[in-house]
Amino acid sequence: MLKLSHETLTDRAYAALKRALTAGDFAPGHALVIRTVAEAYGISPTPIREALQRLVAERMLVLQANRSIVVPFLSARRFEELTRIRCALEGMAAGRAAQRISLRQLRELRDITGDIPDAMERQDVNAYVHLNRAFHFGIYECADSPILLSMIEDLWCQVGPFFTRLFDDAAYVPRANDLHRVILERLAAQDADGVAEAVALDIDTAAICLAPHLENRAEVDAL
Amino acid sequence: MLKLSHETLTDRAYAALKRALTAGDFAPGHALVIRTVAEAYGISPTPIREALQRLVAERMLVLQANRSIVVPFLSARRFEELTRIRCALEGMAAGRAAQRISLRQLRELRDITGDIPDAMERQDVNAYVHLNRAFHFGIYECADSPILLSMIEDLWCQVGPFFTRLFDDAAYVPRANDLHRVILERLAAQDADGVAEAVALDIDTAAICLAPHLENRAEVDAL
DNA sequence: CTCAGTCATATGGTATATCATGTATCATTA
DNA sequence: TAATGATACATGATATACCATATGACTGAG
Repeated sequence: MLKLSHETLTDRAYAALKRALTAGDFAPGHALVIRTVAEAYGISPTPIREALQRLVAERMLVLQANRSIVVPFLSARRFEELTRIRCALEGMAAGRAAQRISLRQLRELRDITGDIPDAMERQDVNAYVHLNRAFHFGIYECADSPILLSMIEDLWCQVGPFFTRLFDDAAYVPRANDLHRVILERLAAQDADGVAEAVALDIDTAAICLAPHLENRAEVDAL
Repeated sequence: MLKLSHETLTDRAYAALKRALTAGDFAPGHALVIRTVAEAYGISPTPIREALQRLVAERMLVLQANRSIVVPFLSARRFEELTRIRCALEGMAAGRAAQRISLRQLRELRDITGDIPDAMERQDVNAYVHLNRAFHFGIYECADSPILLSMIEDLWCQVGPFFTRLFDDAAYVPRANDLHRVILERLAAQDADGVAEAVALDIDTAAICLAPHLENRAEVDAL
C-alpha cells in the first residue's frame, strides 16, 4: 500500500514560493524577509524560514553575507555553466530514454509537440513553457534514473525563472519545435547518441537566444 | 575585503552531523530524532531540525513517510546510478581541469599520490580516504566550474559513508594508485578526453570493489 | 491465546518569545 | 559640511511552549 504523508506548512510554503519564483514573480535582487512572507501567507515564521532555507540549498535563492535571503541574478558565467552541465546530464538522460521508451510514451511526446504550434499562435507563454517542460521531462522520465532526474529538475529550477523570456525571441520558438521533432525521430530510432546530441543542441539553441535577455549585473555573493 | 559571515548553530550542527555521517558513525536505518540529537549537542531542537532538513535535501538522510529521519541504505540500484552519474560529471570536470591545470597544482597532486602508499602500509583508512578525496577534488577544483564542483560534492556525500569499506578489499588500493598515476600523466599531457576516461575508470573500478560490501537490504522509502 | 481498542508516551510540527546582530537615521563635533 | 558615534528599529537566530500525530504497551473481549 502506498503510504500517504501529510503536507506540512513548510512543504506548502516551499511549493508556493517555488512556484512564485519559477513564474518570475520576484525580481532578482529582491530580498525575502521571513516575517513579511510569513504574514503574507498567514502562518508563523518558522515554516517560512525552513522553506527559504530549502530553496537556498537548491540555489533557487541565495544567502548573502548579511544572512538575508535574496533572489539571485543569473550571471552570464553561471548561465553558461548551467547550460554546459544541462547538456551533459539531459543528454545522458535522453540517451538512456532512447533505449527504454515505449511506443505509447513516444505517442504522448508527439502529442505534446503537436500542441506547441497552437500555444505559439495564441502567444500563450505559460502554455508554451508548460508544454516544453512536459516534452523534456517526458523524455527524461523514461531514462529510469531517479537521481539523474532530480538533478535535472534542480538545474531547471535555476534557469526556470528566466525561461519565460525565451518567448521574447520570435525566432526561437519555431526552431525549438523543429529540434523537438528531430529528437522525436531519433528517439523512435532508438539512436541514443543521436538523441543526446539533439537534446544538447536544443538546450544550446535556447541558451543562445536567452543569453542576451539576462541581466548583466554582478551575481549576488553566495555564502 | 572578504566578508566573513558568522557560523550559526544550524551550520555547526550541519557540519558535525555531516562529518559523523561521512565517517559512517551512524548505521544505515538508524533514526535521528531531533530532541535526542539536540540534547547530545547541548542546543535547542530548532537548529538541529534545520540541519537535518538540509541533510535530507542533500539526500545524506531520508525522510520516511512517518516523517522520521533515517540514515539511508544504499541499494545496488542506487549505487549503480550514482556511479554512472559520477563518471559523467567527474569525467567532465577532470577533462576541463586538464585544459586549465597549472604545473604547481600538478605537483601538489603528485605529492598526494606519493603519500598514498605510505597510508596504505600503515593500514590507515582515514588517511587513505582523506588523500583520495584530496586527489580527486584537487583535480576538480581546477575545472573552474563551481556548480559542477558542488554537484560532485553532493554525490560524494551520498557514497561517502560507504567509502571506508573500500579498504576491506586488499586488491583495490594498489590498483587505485596506479590509476591515479595514469590520470596524472594525462593531466600533464592536457589530454582532456583521456583524463575523463581515466577518471571514469577509477570510479568504476572502485565501484566494482565496493559493490559486494553494500548492504543488500531494501532502500528506505523516500518521501 | 489473539485481536482490537485505548491510553500513555515519544516525537515531529508550529507558534511565539527573546536574544543578537545588522542597518539606518540623526545628532554632535571637528 | 563631513565624519563619527549613538540610538532606534528591522530582522535573523535560537529557545521554549504547545499541539497533533504516530508508536507501543496494556487491557479486555472473543
